[in-house]
Amino acid sequence: MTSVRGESVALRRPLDVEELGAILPGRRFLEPRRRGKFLLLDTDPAGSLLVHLGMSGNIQIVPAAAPLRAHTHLILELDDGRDFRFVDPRRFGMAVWLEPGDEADDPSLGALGMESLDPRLPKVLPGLIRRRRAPVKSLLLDQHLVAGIGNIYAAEALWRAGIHPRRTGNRISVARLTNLAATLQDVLAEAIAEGGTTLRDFATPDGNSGYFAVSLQVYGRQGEPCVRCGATIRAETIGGRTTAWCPRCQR
DNA sequence: CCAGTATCCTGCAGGC
DNA sequence: TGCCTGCAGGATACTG
Repeated sequence: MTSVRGESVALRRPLDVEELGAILPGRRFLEPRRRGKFLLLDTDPAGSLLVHLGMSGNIQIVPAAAPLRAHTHLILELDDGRDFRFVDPRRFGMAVWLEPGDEADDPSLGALGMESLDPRLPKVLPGLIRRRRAPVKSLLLDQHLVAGIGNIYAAEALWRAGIHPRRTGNRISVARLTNLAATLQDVLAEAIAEGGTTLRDFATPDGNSGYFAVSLQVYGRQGEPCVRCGATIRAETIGGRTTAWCPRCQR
């Protein structure tokens, strides 16, 4: 890429456009990697742009002449005439530079748990959850235990596994937790295949809503009938996050 | 160490 | 119609 523009702004971690402008020009982007909800954009010479999209963040690869969207914080001009643009209205995201070797002890990456799609998860999850006394819903969202699960998919997986979100980790059998892990991986795989979930108030760059609402069985369905048993879906705050569940078929 | 809460931010929905 | 309030999400600082 050739040059960097933008405005240093307070994101989850400070965006330093000046630093990126001194480092990135002349580098080539390689295959991107993912770790939990973090994106690692590796470059040559070695180093990585660590990106998190928060909840409203968005990466656009568009012709340089494309109209600028509001809250575009960072623009990287690519060699092919297109822009890489990082847009994040709510500023819960980040884009920071990592030197080679900084990855292991980076404050964001260093303590992340096992990948949510790791095939070993069903074996490992019971050991992680059963020693804890917090609600299982909160534990699923803890990125230090398992990396990559968000609020929507935690609710969906618990519904599908028939586990009450307030049930504490130490009161769930190994068998049920093994099943929860496998179920969670099914939910994630299906969501990825459908293009993910976009919140009501945000659309994908190509104009599609990307909204996965059709496939959501409990999230956002409070007051509506459970599609499995017909009981009315409830919602309450658990660990600071709105959580929907079926009071009849989740125990 | 662990559990629980507050905080950052903007856009939208709902109430009046 | 238009203002105002509350809520949503993820990571992390902070409190007990």
